[in-house]
Amino acid sequence: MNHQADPSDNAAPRDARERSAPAPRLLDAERLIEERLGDRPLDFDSMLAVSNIYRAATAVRRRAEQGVLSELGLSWGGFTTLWVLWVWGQMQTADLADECDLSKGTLTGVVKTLEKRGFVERRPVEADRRRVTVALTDAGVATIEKLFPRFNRYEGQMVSALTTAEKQELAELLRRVIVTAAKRPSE
Amino acid sequence: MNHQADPSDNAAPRDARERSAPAPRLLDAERLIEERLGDRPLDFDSMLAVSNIYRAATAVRRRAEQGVLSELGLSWGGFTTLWVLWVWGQMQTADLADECDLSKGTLTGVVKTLEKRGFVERRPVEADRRRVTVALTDAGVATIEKLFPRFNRYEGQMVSALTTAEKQELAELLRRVIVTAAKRPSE
DNA sequence: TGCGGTCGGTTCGGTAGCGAACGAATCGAG
DNA sequence: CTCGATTCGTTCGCTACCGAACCGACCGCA
Repeated sequence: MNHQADPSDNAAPRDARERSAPAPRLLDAERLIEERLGDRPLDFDSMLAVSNIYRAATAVRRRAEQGVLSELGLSWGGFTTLWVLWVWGQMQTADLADECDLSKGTLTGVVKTLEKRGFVERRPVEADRRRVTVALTDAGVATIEKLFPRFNRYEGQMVSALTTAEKQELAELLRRVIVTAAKRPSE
Repeated sequence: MNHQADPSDNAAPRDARERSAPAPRLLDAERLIEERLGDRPLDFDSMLAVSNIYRAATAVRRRAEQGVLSELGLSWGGFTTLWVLWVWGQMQTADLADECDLSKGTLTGVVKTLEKRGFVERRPVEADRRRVTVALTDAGVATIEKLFPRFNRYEGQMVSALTTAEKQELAELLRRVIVTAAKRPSE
């Protein structure tokens, strides 16, 4: 036998799904998962924490790209890149990729489109001709200086359901997750 | 004048960047941002919370795709889709997309590759020939039943730096962010 | 001075992801 | 019935993103 519900006995959970608020729904899910796995011990706390991290990130990113960023045609990655260059000054590709949390290959593409839009420029390094530094153009500086305060306001809206202490708590908890997840897979 | 550092006065922050741990680095960034924006009020708490959400999500996703999921050639979205189908039973495309937090168009592609791997199948709905339901195959059921406990263990590792209470706190704070961010842009 | 190893950036092949446009199927007002 | 409006899934064009392969440039050792 397998565990797939046929159309008829599928009706029950589907109705529950469509009606109820997030919290109850997840309790339903927990019950259903336990049914399917039987006795094996599961870690629902970790599951919820991880899946909410991912859900929150995509929600936050979507809102940014459809709101503040859309007018300038910037992606999340593009904005991050501008922001990093603005804060830290010109950087060479590898460091920039690292700082933006992107692979080198991806960064090449992002920089290419930012170049097309006139926000950044590539500068050859005379001392080492393998290297290239990326820097904001004047237009890029003007753009990020105009954009960042708006973006920051938007960030405020995204976490407006939290008190200041809660924002700090959230950031700290996530920081610990980041450290764990970014560690070498040395286990 | 613009704010770009030239290569020489760029040396100082760059060195700081390369040396120090995450927390101090961000304090440096705060100082630099304030320099660039002058008197305008900024919301660093929100900024840190939001950017950590995003960083944590990509870190967590990368680890999953390079670890547990890589052996089966599943992406995060592919795994999520299998999981949802397993828990809730067969669903039609739109509901599945909604549940997986993907656009309809994206889901079509994900289902297509899952179909190629033999994990799911499309079933026409006789009552309404526009519709299609997606369901796990037997191979798909076997796969997710094998995979999910491993995935859940991996989730546990990702948040192993947190106590149970902290995991719950994290999930709850994120839940509130999700609700805010997912709301209609009605403002 | 030359040559193998390494290093930095780009390219490439692939999937993921989005919104918009599309086309077939259904529904509904008359 | 019929024809316009709606709904459902797919397709399309685009960017993002990754890892691996690649290539020119640099470096160290002889």
